[in-house]
Amino acid sequence: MRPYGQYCPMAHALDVIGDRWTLLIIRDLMTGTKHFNDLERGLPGISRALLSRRLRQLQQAGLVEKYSGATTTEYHLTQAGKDLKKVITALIEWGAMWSFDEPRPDELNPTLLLWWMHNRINVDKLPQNRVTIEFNFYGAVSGVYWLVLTRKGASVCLKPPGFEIDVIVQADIAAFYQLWLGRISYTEALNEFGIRVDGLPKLVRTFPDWFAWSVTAPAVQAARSKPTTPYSPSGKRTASIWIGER
Amino acid sequence: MRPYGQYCPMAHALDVIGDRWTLLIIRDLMTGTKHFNDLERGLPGISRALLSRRLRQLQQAGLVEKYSGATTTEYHLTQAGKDLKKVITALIEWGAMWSFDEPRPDELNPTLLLWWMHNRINVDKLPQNRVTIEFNFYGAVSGVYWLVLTRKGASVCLKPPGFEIDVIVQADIAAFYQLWLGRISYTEALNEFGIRVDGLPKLVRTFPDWFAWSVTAPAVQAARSKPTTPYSPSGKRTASIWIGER
DNA sequence: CAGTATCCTCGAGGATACTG
DNA sequence: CAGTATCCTCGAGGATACTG
Repeated sequence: MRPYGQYCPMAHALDVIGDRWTLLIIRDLMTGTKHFNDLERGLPGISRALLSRRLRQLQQAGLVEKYSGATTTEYHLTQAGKDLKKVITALIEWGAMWSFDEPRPDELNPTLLLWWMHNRINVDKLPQNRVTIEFNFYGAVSGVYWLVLTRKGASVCLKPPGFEIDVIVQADIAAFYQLWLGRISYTEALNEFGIRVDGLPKLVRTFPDWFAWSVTAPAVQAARSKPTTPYSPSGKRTASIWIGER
Repeated sequence: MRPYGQYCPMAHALDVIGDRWTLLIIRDLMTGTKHFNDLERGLPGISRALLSRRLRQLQQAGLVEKYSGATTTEYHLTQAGKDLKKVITALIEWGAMWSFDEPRPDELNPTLLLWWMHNRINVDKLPQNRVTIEFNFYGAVSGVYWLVLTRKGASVCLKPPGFEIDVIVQADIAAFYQLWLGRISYTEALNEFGIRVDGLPKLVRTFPDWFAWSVTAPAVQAARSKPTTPYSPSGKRTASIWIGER
């Protein structure tokens, strides 16, 4: 994107972070993603070539540092990158308030949802032993997926992981998405949206604590309780035309 | 810009306001610009066709309302648009902190600077009678411009306005830009950057109060007093390469 | 003053194949 | 695992001319 060429702090900020994907990459780095392939997985639709280019631009701009080890490569935010927290928070709050309705079917991506979940595990709330969760999604998109959680790490499986299933979750994919993002509460999910969590009672009881849920959930919950009618992106509105004197 | 297709408040926010120019347009509307031609003047480089398109998109997204009167047309932010204030403030603060060095010569646009100034007049601090200010800019860009201020309004002139000159300002254009944006203080401007303001003592004394200065000045001043070394966009830095164990 | 219509360019980024 | 190289497409937006 060509710079605006304006000597103005906001125009300069947008020259650095205004490119497509850039802020989403920074948000992922801010929430702990470090590896190239993990960034790619969290940003469906970006090409590897473009991700690579954006990371290079962010390094040149001084927002990201690349650490190349013998076996792995890590990307970290610099202080300048971390300082974008306020911008990102403000964007999330605005989006939660004014541009966050029910999901459209094409926005429902079970693999991405599971990928998000595996990044937000409350390790100290997990049972001592490994738990294997099977997700049966139905609705706009359906499919079966697995999450294997241990205190050492979490992994997403697209095929049966071969372990005994400890917990089975059956959920409308749209409802589970909204639960993850804080648009509906866990209680509402069970009672009004038909989400079922089955397994040993002790596991079922602690299940919701295993996850830290989405970083955006607090903002989405806050927006929900505000009085203003949120803007609905589905209902196109025509321009208000006002004629006469003020 | 194609939507990201992610059910996530931040991605949705960027789908609405992530297009080039969009946030700059909203910032101008937020600081009081209402008319199409005034928006165009404040956004050098945008084409009228593109400005027209962006305003239409913003109306459809519910951030802007268009009021067509008999003789004039006005664009106003809706509540959704006004709620972007936190995003814009955060961007200005980040830009002031991390991406705001000395101006590049091609960023110095005297007409734009005068246009900004004429939008930020402290009407109640003006003398009773009309004042005409002549600006003699030199340095990277030079030229003579006039500002005519009355309690009824302000206007920028590119030719002598025909009134007697009350105040003459002589300034390096880069220095005056930095003064306007809060990067140097008025005292520094006079004592260290050679800016001269001449005229009747009473006028010269009150001159700095006639203007509200840039909206970004407080953020720029705050960034100046922070300890962190701001990122310098002029000095390209190579990626930090780190080898070995963590 | 406040735009629209039409044509055209060029560069962002996708697709594909390849590499240490 | 972490990318790069090459080719190609298509759409954002500029240029120009026009309008109520």
